[in-house]
Amino acid sequence: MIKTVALNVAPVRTERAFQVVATAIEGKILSGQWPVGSALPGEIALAKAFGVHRSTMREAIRGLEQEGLLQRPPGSKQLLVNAPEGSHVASRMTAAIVLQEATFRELWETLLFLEPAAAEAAASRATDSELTELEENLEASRGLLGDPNALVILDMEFLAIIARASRNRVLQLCRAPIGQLLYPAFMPVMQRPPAGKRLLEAHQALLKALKARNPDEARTWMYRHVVDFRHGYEAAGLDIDKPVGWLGKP
Amino acid sequence: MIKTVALNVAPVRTERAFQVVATAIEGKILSGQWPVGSALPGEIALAKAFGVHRSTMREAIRGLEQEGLLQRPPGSKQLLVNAPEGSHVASRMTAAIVLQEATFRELWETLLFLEPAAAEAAASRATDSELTELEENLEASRGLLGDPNALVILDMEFLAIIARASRNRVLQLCRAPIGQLLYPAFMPVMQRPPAGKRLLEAHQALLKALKARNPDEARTWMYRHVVDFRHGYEAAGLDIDKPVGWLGKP
DNA sequence: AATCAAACATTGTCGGACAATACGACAATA
DNA sequence: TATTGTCGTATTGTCCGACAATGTTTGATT
Repeated sequence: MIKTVALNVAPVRTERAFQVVATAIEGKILSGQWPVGSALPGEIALAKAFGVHRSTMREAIRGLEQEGLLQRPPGSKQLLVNAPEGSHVASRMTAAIVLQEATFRELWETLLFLEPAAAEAAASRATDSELTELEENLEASRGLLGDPNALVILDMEFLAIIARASRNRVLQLCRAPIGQLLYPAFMPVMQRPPAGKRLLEAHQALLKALKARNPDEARTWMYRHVVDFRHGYEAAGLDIDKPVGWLGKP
Repeated sequence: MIKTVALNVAPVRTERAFQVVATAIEGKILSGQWPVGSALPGEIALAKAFGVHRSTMREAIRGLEQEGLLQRPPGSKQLLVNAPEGSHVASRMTAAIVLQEATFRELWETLLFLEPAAAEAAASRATDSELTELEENLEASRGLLGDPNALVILDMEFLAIIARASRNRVLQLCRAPIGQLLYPAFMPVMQRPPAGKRLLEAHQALLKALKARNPDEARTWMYRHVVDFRHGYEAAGLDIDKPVGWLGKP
């Protein structure tokens, strides 16, 4: 009896032209051959160079634009090579978190380690101008103790400044989308009077630790602050194991 | 003297048709009106529904496809609503990290907090099958102590399993791209004989802690493991403050 | 009923067209 | 000289239509 071969073949995957073009451009950018900030020729020239139709080239460009690798300055036609920043990563991560129906607990747990890390690093690296920013933020919070929504916004800002002061862009990249999703959920928590006061205390202590360049204390206070979030959340009768929803324009 | 007015105006922003369509679809998906897994009508039908030309619709679709919100099963034409996963987020984050010229230190610092967090969570949540996977991985590492490249791959896998066992999808989302960028850089480190042995010890201890359901010990060992990475890196004479490069297909 | 082939539908790509608009140059004016 | 007005050009956004390649469905056949 003749045996048929065991065909160890992967399904053929013909790549689409627009995809080939897109990955080619992506490679040029990531490898540094097309440096960030430089401009690309017009669509017709690009299409001709890659040997495809302009429509096809446009489809490729759309993908890269969405990716954040290409960008047109507002009100301009010029296509520039761009280094994607937090907001780009955040939008995609937000989608992933929402659609995977991640819970508040998952967000919170992650933040529980990221934020203290940021605070610790910020303690030794924050610039004077950043400390001033924090000071101003704290001042604003004091004045708006009665306005829960404003407090949450200010808190998000406060933590974002600390993250920036950590001089760690990766850390920022990670925590930005999480914070953006998580913190708005604390609006209802802030309605309860003691919450605002505790928030203010934490900010105060944090700033003091940062000014004193004390990493340990900064980390500890940040940890407490994040833990407090959860306590407040539960005290407000909210379920931390419910999936986080989408707060877009309805 | 006549004062010129302070022009508090935002630059006009006329939204492109394809963008309007894209955000509309994104909203439908994120709000759950178009549930994950459902299929979209054909391009012509979509275009007609939105009142645009098919080319325009295709540009919108490209963006969403890149975003990971839409996807065609390989070898199919059908467009399905998709929940973007780690790989989608990772690709964008990778681009951001590389182009912002983040340093190894930034990657490492972030991981220094994320991995222990994952280990701690995994200690109480890992399933038996995951522990078995780790066991198998450890076994494989033992057998390949002489092959540095294989060891690094196995280590990435080991840590990925632990992250999965943390049952925290946000944590996974964050650490995946970082690990993917960072760990390959340790190939040269593994060339030095003691590195493999230390790696093995750490894995062994980690697995033991996970099996014992001891979160503290798991976290501690993971912390040590990550710290070790850096020591090895420096011992190999590599500069931790150099920006991370891109290791794509050249 | 299962198999295979033809008809159909959809996608990927292309060629071209046209209005809207950003850009650059040049003249007019203060 | 510096600003403003004007205009022609280049490029983009969108549209129309077409066609080959390829999934998908249907219908005939065994």
